[in-house]
Amino acid sequence: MRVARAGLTADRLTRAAAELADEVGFENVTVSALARRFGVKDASLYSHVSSARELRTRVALLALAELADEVAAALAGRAGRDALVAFADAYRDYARAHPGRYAAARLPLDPADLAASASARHSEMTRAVLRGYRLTGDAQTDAVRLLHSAFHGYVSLEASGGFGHQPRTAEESWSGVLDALDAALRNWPSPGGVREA
Amino acid sequence: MRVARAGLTADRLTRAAAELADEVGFENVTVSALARRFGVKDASLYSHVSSARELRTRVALLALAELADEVAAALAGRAGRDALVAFADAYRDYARAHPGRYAAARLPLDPADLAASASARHSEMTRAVLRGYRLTGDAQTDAVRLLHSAFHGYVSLEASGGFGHQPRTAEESWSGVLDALDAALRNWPSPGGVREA
DNA sequence: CCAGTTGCCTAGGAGGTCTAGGCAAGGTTA
DNA sequence: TAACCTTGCCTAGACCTCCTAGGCAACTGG
Repeated sequence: MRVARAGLTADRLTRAAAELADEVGFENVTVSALARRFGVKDASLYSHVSSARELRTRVALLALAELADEVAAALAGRAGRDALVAFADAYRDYARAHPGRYAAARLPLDPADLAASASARHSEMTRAVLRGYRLTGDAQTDAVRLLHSAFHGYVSLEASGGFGHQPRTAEESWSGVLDALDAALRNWPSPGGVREA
Repeated sequence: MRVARAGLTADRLTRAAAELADEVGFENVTVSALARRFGVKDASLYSHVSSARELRTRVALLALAELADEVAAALAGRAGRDALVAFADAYRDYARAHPGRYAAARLPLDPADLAASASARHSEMTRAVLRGYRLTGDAQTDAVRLLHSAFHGYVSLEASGGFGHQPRTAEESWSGVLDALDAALRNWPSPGGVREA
C-alpha cells in the first residue's frame, strides 16, 4: 500500500533535527518528533541513528562544525582588534540565529566525539586571533580560555534572559565588553598580579 | 497496612531534588526518581509540587539563593581585587561542589519566578565589587555583564570538559583570567575604543 | 469522639525510547 | 527472466516518565 519512501539517511535526519532544535528548542528534539516531521513511525529512525542520544550528538557536532565555518569566514583577512570583533560577532550571531543548534553545541560530549569535533578548530582560531596581541605560552592559553568563557557566557546569559530589560541593551553592552577584552589582551598582566594604579 | 508516612513537604522534596541533581545530574531529576528515593509512589508527590517543571524551578531558586549566600559571605569585609577574587572563587567553588544545583541555576525562569529569585542579589553584589574600581553608568553595567559572562562561561566550560587535559590546568588558568579581569576593570576603556599601545 | 483534613494509595492514559521481527520495493546476479 | 539480497519502513510490544482522578486511612481539632 505504502508508495513513496521518505528517503531517510543519517545526514538528512541530523539536518532536520538541527532545524527542529532551532524551532522548538534542543531539549525538545526527540526521535518521535523527528519521525512525525518525516511522516514515518519512530521505530523507522533506528535504522539510521542508534539512539536519541546519538541523534543529539550528531546535531552537536553539526553545530560545532557550522560555527567553526562561520568564525573562519569572518576571520579571513583580519588581525588584531578587527579579528577579535569579527570572531566575537560571528560567534554571537550564530548563537542568536540558531539557538537550538547553539544549545546542542554545549552538549557534553564523550572524549571520542570530542576528538572528532570541530572544537579543536575553535581553539586554533582563537589562538590565531591572539597572534595580533603578542601573547605566548601560559598567558596565551589563559587568554584563549577567557575569550571562550566571555563569549559563551555572554550569549548564554543573553539567551536565557539574564540581562533583563534594562535600559542598556545587550547589544550596547556587547561592544563595551569587546572593548574591555581588547584592552585586557593588549595589557595582559604578568603572573603575580600588577598592583599599581 | 501502611504504617509510617514519609513526611513529604514541598521543602523536603526540593532539598532532596537538589541532592539528587548533584548526584545524577540536573537533567535526571525526575518525579519518579525522587519518589523512589522517598520510597513512595510518584503520584504522591503531586500533592506537594504541581509538576516536574515546578520541582525543577524550585531547585533552581534554591540554588540561586544558596549561591548568593555563599558569595555574600565571601565578600564580607573585602574590597577591590580581593573582593573580585573572593566573588569569583565562591562562585566557581559552588559550581564545582554542586554541579547539579549549578545547572539548575541556569534553568530559564519565567519573569514571575525570576523576580522572586536571588538573581537581583547577584547583580547587586557584582556592583558592590565594582565599587572598588570606580566604574559608573554604562561602563559599570557592561563590567557587571562581563564578569557574569566570564565566571559563568568559565565554570560552564570547565564542567563540560571544554578545557581538555592540557598541560595548563583549569586551576592555573583561573588565576590568570582573574588577573586579566582585574586589569581590565582597572583600565576600563572609554567608549569608542582606545587605540594606543 | 466525630468531622474534616491530610498523606499516600491504586488505576490508568498519554507520550517518549528502544528491540524484535516482518514484508515489500529495488538493485544484483545467473 | 527469475531468484536473491539488501534496504526502508512497518507492526507489536516492553518499559519509563508525567500527570489526573478518585479512594481510604490516619492524624488533628473543635
